[in-house]
Order: sequence, then C-alpha cells, then structure tokens
Amino acid sequence: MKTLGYAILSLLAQEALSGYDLTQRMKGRVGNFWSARHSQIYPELARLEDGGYVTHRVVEQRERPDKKVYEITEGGLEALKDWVTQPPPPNVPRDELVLKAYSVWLADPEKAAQLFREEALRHEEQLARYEETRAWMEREQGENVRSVDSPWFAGYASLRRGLIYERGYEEWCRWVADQLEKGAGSKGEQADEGRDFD
Amino acid sequence: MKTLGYAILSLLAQEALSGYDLTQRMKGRVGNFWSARHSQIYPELARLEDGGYVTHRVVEQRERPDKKVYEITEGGLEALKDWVTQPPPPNVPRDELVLKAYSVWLADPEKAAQLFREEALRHEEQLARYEETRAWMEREQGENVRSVDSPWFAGYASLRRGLIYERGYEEWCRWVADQLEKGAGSKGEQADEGRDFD
DNA sequence: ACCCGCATGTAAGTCGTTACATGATTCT
DNA sequence: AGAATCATGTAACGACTTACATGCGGGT
Repeated sequence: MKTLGYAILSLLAQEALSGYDLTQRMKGRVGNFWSARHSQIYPELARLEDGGYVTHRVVEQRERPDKKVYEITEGGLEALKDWVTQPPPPNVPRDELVLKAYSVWLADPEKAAQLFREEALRHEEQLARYEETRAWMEREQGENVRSVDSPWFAGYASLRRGLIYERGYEEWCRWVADQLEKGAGSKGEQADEGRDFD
Repeated sequence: MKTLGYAILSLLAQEALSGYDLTQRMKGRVGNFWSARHSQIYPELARLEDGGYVTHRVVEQRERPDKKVYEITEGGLEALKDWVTQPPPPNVPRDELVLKAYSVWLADPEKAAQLFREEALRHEEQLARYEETRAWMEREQGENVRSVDSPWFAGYASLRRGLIYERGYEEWCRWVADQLEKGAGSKGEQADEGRDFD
C-alpha cells in the first residue's frame, strides 16, 4: 500500500468519515505534512475497500446529498499499526525558496530581501495558527496530550513538528533578508559586527 | 519553464558543466533541497537548449568518453535572475515520519521510540556533515561568504537552511522519543515534571 | 573476465494536480 | 435566479522514479 492509503487509515482510525470529510481533513492537521485532493482520495478509498482495509455504509441525509461513511476494519488497523513503526524511506525535501536562495547572488539585494521578508511573514502567520491550536490543545486536552496512547498526544506531536519547522523557516528567512539588506548599496562590503549563529 | 530548469541554470550560472556533472551536483549542495536523476536532467538540458537558455560544445577526452559541456547564455542568465525574486508557489511539505507520528498512539511505545531515536541519529549525522561544510566555508571563504553578490554567500545561505532544518528535525525526533519512553510501561501515566517548549 | 566510473540517452510506470462532469440543497 | 456548500466520481496531463539500453577505459 502507498503512503496515501496510510494517511487515510490514520484519519479513519480516529473516526468514521466520508470521502468528503477526508478531503477537508487533508487540508488541516494531517495535511500540514501530507495533503491530497478529492480526486486522489475517492479512488484510493475504493482500493482500500478492495483490500479489506475499510468498509463503507451509505448514510441517507435529508437536506444533504447521501454520503458513504467509511470505517476502518480490523485488518486495516493491523496494517496501520505495522506501518507506524516501520522506518520510512529517506525523505529529500524539495523547497523552491532554498533553490532561489542558492541563486540569490545574481539578484538585486533589495528586491530579494523583500521576497524573504514576505516569506518570513507567511511562516510567522502559520506559526501563529499552530500556536493557537497548541494553546487550545493544552488548555482543553492537557491530560490526553500527555498520554502516549491517546490520539491527542499523536496530534500534538505532529503539531510540534509544524511549530519547530515554521520557527526555523521564519528565522532563516529573516537572516537571509538581514544579510541582503546589510550588504545592499555598497559593493562587496563586509560585516564588522554580526557574529551570528552560535 | 519549470523548477528543474531553474535548478540546472542555478548550477550553470556558476560554471559550465556536463549532464553527468550536473547529475552529481544534484545529489549534493543544491540537491539537499532539490534533487534530480540523470533521466530527468538530460531531456531538460535539451529543452533548455531549445529555448536558448543554454548552449553546449562537445569536449573530446582521451581515456574518457566525450562529453557535452553546457554553458548558460545571456538569455538564460536573465531568465534566472527574474525567477530568483519571484515569489514561489506555496509549499506543502510531505513528510511520512510526521504522518507516522500522527498514528503513533496505536503503536507499541518502545518500538516507536526506537524508530524516532534512529531518525534522530540520521538527522544528527546530516547535521554534522552540514556543520563540517559550514566550518570549511567560513575558514576558506570567510570574505566571500559575507558578500551578497558572491555565489559563496548564496551557497552558505542555503546551507544554513539545511542546518536549521536538521537541528529542528533532530530536536523533534528526540522529544517524541522521550515522551514515548516516559509514557511507556505504565498505562495512562502522566508527567509531573517535563515543562517543555516555552 | 568482470566490475566500476564516466557518459548519455529512452521507456515504462507511479503519484499527484488540474480540469471535466454531475447533482442536491441552502443562502442571498 | 445564482452562488455556495455538500457530495462523488473520471480524464488528461505533468513531474518524477525505476528500469532499460549502450559503450569506453581502467583497475582487480
């Protein structure tokens, strides 16, 4: 099974969901480090059902179209459990901004600094959203968040990765922007201060 | 043009290279946040040449097969410069380990802790490699590294992203592993100490 | 003789995105 | 009447990976 399948099972392990619900979740918590569109989700659900990992029942709704609610099976849960502790294949992150940084020596420093300041803002905003979620989790789910066998702990753990990631990203963007602004204007001018990063 | 094209131009902006050379570079410095195989590189070079971004000349070698050495053109350099300061499309990082963390409540805590310790080691090692490169850069290229119009500065900047990324990743892995070990053995047991992350 | 590094390509297959397609119900 | 949300699918296309394919020269 591919990773998308496990991503879906991860969500279904917590609650029964329709394809539509799953699509919404894939923009949220899980989606911060794994996203998918409905055009991927529906066929994958069919494959999962084929493999016996999930089952569905049709729920009729007044005032809404009918929906198929998927539930994880015993087999699905077993497969998921096994997968969790298997070492993942090495991950080479792709990041276009870092690639741009690699060619930033060619650019106008002021324009480039602006780009990195804007990106810093993006990540600051995302960080703020994460912090809010974190505060809410600790306030409302403080005990669950510390129980390693609770889904809250797991959600909190992946959220933490987001926090660290965004912090680091923002810090980096600002550092690049600072350097570009320091060095702008006067050609080849060096730092007399600026002992950083230690 | 797609990102891969700019990745190649980024390297050719610093020196003329063959497809084979580019393939090697794509596992190295640039490759830490953008990688490609030779099967992608050769066709892309042909497209770049078609678009007038690069030219090649055949270099005959004794004791080695002949090679095509590619050089960036004026047009290629302009395109690259323009691209550098354009805001990149939003980047949703995919990370299977974070996904595993999201389902870690289902797993055996000891086994999971082991997984995260192993991953922490991976990132510690990568961090050490980056630190080595950084030390070398600062020792041998101290002045260039601080000149925003030098390729060394650009290389240093992207390296810094790697350093921050790996530090954050390692820290996160260890935190997850610690939590799992703390909570292992006694069911639903909580933290009395462990005020962390503030 | 065989494998490794240099060197350059093509083909098949997988994964993901964008676009196409349909239809109900609620809100403005 | 028209847009927005809920709801489920398929088709076409693009990017990337793995595998196929070839050939020279040097080291073991």
